[in-house]
Amino acid sequence: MLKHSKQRDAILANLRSRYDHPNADMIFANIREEIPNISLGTVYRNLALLAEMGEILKIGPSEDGKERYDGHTHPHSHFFCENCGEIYDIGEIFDTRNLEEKLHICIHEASTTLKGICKGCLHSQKQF
Amino acid sequence: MLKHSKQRDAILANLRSRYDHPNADMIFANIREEIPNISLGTVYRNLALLAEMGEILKIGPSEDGKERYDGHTHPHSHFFCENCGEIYDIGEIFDTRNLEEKLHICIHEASTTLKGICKGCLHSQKQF
DNA sequence: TCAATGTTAGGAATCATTCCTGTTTTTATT
DNA sequence: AATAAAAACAGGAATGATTCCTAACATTGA
Repeated sequence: MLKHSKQRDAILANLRSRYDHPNADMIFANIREEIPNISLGTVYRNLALLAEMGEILKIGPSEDGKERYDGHTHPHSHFFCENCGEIYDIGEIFDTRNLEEKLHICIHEASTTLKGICKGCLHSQKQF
Repeated sequence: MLKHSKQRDAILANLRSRYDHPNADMIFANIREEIPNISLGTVYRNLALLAEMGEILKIGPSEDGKERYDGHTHPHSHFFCENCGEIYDIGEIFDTRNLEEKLHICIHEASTTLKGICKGCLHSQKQF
């Protein structure tokens, strides 16, 4: 069981309260407003610990090469729009249970990353 | 259209001929046996170009933090065994076309990474 | 064959992330 | 609330995969 600390609690609360998919820097910048002397290393360490505990998700690096995090751990996939850069949540798109039985494997973690053009961008005048 | 070079051709041929999921270093080490003076930078540059052209796939970093590549581009997903470290190919596990229509998006790239314990490891005596 | 353009080797630079060290905070126990 | 042990912290240095740079070399099309 993880101990509590002001810093760790703030990081988790921040991720839980938002619905985007920030990277370590973005979280660092936000937490700094409440805890001005928090260090970037602390943010990284706690993101790693929280992900390991299953409290949050690492959703893999975006185009910019930086790891992204998600405070909402129910099973879902992510869609990265290559035009506007937005990351969207989409529901479960396959049946994990079914797959485990069919392949005789045990799945601990499943992450699907889709890349393409989102609805909004498709409806703009631009061609893709 | 990409020009040909001994180095680029060797990298593509190497990836096409193998069925594992090597990282840049592993490819570098192999190609070096044929072309001893190839440089690591050349390997990286060509992997990036080949992936951009759709000739090969980047399948996302493994546990060791290194990007992996796949010379076989038909749509399929990957399963990483957390015990033995093996990466397995598994077929398509969801219907991309269906998803595009349902969500009104255009999908250029889809990659699913599953992590867990493979069949072989599950059948060993160890508990997971 | 030649010029234009693309590609290479080698090494330096980048930069997200991890590691290290001495200090501070939290927690569990009186 | 005092205390000791364990965990967490700040700050900065180190790491290391990947990218960038430049001068030399190779490929292509005419």
